Amino acid sequence: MRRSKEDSEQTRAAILDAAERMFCEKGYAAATVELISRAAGLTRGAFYWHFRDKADVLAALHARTFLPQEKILTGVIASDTPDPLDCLFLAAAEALRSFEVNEGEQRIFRIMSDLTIGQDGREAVARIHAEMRALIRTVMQRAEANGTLNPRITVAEAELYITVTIGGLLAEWLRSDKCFPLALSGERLLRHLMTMLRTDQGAAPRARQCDSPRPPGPDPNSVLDIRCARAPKTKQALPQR
Amino acid sequence: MRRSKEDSEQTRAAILDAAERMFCEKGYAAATVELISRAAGLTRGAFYWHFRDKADVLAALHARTFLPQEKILTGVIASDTPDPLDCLFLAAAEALRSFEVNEGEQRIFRIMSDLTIGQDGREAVARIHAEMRALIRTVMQRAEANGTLNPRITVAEAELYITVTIGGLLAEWLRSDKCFPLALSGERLLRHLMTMLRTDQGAAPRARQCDSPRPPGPDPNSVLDIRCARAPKTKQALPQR
DNA sequence: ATACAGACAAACATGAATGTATGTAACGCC
DNA sequence: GGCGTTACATACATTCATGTTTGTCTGTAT
Repeated sequence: MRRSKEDSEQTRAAILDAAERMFCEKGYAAATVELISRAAGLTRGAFYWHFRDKADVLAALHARTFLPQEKILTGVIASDTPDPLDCLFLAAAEALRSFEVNEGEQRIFRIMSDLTIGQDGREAVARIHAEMRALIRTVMQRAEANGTLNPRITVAEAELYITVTIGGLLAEWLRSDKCFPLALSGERLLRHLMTMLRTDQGAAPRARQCDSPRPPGPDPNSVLDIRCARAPKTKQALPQR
Repeated sequence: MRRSKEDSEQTRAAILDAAERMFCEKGYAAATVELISRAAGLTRGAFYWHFRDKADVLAALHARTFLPQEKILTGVIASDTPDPLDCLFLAAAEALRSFEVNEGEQRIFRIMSDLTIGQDGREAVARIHAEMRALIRTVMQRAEANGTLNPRITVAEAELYITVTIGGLLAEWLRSDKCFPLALSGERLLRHLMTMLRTDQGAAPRARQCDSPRPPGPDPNSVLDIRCARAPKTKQALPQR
């Protein structure tokens, strides 16, 4: 039995971990509070001490995973690079690498595509997704203003293509039970995509200077380490009694 | 009250329709038998007359939707065309058009990504998906043997790229609440993909005959101006029963 | 040492979903 | 025009998850 303050935080984290696993395995609706608690080596008493109900853990899970990533991604876009498309490519490749090794991210991705997570949960997911699309769109707008974007491709189109490709990669990788190297294959596909977004492929084969002009400045990868992005506890549902 | 034989089939179909809608809205686990029955304008008695339990309707739903589609797709591949990639492109474009107008397919797609559908349901989905990938792979092997596939791209890679792109398109279209023209945008993206699969884009700009062997009909791009592509949300008005 | 609050476990009450059993009206058949 | 069967509706029993309450042990402050 754990009774000290820090042990309590440990218990809370254990419940979050267990909930993440159970939500991912059984789905949100089918993951019982009893199941989660037992998976954490506890009883429902502990669960209801730390969380108000199942929706509360989901929100906590969401915050624990996405809040740090959001900050990092918005940091990526802040960098004012001369080659926005290449910057986006590097960020996406790094995101794939991170996803490939981080089982927590994988579980959250699965959980958040669950239909049973309820209205507020869905809204939270939609918000995150809209932010990511807005970020990509901003990059594309810069590329357009920059002249690096293929003039025959709309900003909206380019934004869509990137979104579709990355989302499709993650989903297919998980569904296929990780039967291909996500980062490697994804990087190749994305590189092709980026090339297409740059050059005019339709009729006029203009001067190609596609993915060579990377500035020899500080490696953008150094900023992009999303590995092990775990925030300390945030919210606490005060027990009533 | 319906008592004749054909009326019985009609109620069975009504239950299937209702289940499809409820599974899609609430998710599999949260869609109660009571809810489904009431949505069909019936009671649970009718439900348990026609189906053993909830898993049974899911299986029936699965069969009703995928069995016909499988036949069509395998028919597509049966045709021995000199240009497999173009054949695949046409089939994919047709699939996108069908998906865009067929709400049943859309619902099934959502339902089958639900985590709570249970082990056998997931296996069924995996089977379908594996078959589709095998089909695409066959086409790619033909293209490779044919010489139309870019020699710098593996068959497995090409198969993956197509799968990822189509899956990503469908998922993103549904998630974004259909805020872009699926068939049009998808067709453009797929066309780019196919071009990439044909020509050697990496370094050696060999003789490009990429997307030229297209019959001199109307320019496909003329139809495809999606600049500022935002479609009005087509909300459905589902008739009761 | 004692008292109090924090951190849980265990028991309880409630509601909801499930499956089954029973009732019943219409259909098809001779 | 009785009769068995079909196609449901209704009623019931049971299981099961949830949320709450109560009990209990343990750190910690005084």
